[in-house]
Amino acid sequence: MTRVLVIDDEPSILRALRINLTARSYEVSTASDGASGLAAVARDRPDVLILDLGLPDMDGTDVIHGVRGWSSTPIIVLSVWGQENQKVAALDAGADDYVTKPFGMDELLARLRAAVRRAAPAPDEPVLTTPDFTVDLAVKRVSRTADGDVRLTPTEWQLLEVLVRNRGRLVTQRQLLQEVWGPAYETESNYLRVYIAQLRRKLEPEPSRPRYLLTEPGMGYRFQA
Amino acid sequence: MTRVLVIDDEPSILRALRINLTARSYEVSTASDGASGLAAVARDRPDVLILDLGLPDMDGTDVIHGVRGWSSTPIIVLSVWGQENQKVAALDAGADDYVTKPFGMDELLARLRAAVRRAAPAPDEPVLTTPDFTVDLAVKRVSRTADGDVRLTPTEWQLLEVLVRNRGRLVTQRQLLQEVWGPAYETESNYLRVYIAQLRRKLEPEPSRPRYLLTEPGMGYRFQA
DNA sequence: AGCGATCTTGACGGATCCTTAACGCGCAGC
DNA sequence: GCTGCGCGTTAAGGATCCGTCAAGATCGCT
Repeated sequence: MTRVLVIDDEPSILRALRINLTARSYEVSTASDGASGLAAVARDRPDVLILDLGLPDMDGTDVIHGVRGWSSTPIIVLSVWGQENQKVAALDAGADDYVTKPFGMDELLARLRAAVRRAAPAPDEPVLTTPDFTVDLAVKRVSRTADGDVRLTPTEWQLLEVLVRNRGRLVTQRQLLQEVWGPAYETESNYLRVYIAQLRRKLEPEPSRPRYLLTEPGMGYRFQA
Repeated sequence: MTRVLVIDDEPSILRALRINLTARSYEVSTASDGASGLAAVARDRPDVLILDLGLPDMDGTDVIHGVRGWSSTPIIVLSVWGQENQKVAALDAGADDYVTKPFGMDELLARLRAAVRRAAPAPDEPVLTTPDFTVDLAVKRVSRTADGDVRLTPTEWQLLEVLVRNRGRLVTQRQLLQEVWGPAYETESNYLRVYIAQLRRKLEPEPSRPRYLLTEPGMGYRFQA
């Protein structure tokens, strides 16, 4: 049975979705703000996520980022009509689809089916361990085995997250810039050089001789596991 | 570069999309009815498909079915506002997203990025193994079974990629030059000689007596599996 | 308003890579 | 044997890319 998590602060919408989804034999759980929503995602591991952007406690794109850091669960965003740039921001943050309120229930259900259908069956392992340090994507924490926890800035963390999620694979500069800074920064390869250096300084046992954060000249970077 | 195929019968939309997509460095091809659209999908193998449902010759859902029969290329559907059941039908037929006209270009571009981002990795055989080395196209890595990984420059990698994708087949010099260096370099067969030699030096057990990267005099090269 | 942390931006030396030209070799035609 | 052509090989320059540093600019918090 497909499990759906709905994150919305309006009781009426929550109720309507619960009724309709349950009737189609989905398994529904709910949360009414961003923080408890993120906790619920980590706890329940739903197959698909319906997220209202108008949450009281945090910005919607931050919720998306929080999920996308370690999970590829499909995310369908709900929001009021007309916020074009908000729409773009949500999709670029990693949302899979965007439905404007008021919405037709049939359309939402169809988009739900489409999202579940194409969902990647890859259940990512949210924690990675090397001889020198450990990265936990779900909790957003990295600690070196020798000394204790390592403090990363938000940008550093995002960059590391993308590389670790694609561990072993070569990640293009374009892709890194796009996922961390946004599609408008595709050519600012300067940023990459600066932040890769900072990550190496904080993680590598020998920053000048990188063992994990490898650079492939002219192409991009690779996290070697 | 991401290749987009637009199937639409309205010249104005075709033109607007072509301009905007080209400006974002997408590679755009177009078709103006369903039949030629399906042919174009089979021929061009686009990375993503933008499909108008109001085509003159056939029903939109039939086009979707025609594509989904053999390809999982993401499909973004365009249509006029208000046809709720059509929307549901298109999504259930296998479309990935649905945008109503008139649409904001920024939104469409964002949905395009989202569709490409979550696209399933190519169903091609992404890894090729020979007695002497292994080429993994998905991860962009090649390693010799005797010694460890081999470092390839961007150009070397591109060239090898084209040859491996067409393994067993003869690839024309023209085609190689065009795919690696661009259409303006079709006559610079010098480059090929230089880079084929470099690949042989890095991959062949006996670079002077090639076993995998074969020369077809006067024609081109062939990767022998 | 002030302060610290973080992000952006520019500049530089050094490493890497691409381009280009030259030369040798084998082969076919004259 | 001579010549022209295509291919393999090599090496040198010039362009590009990368790592590094540090000085503003910006942000968040008190």
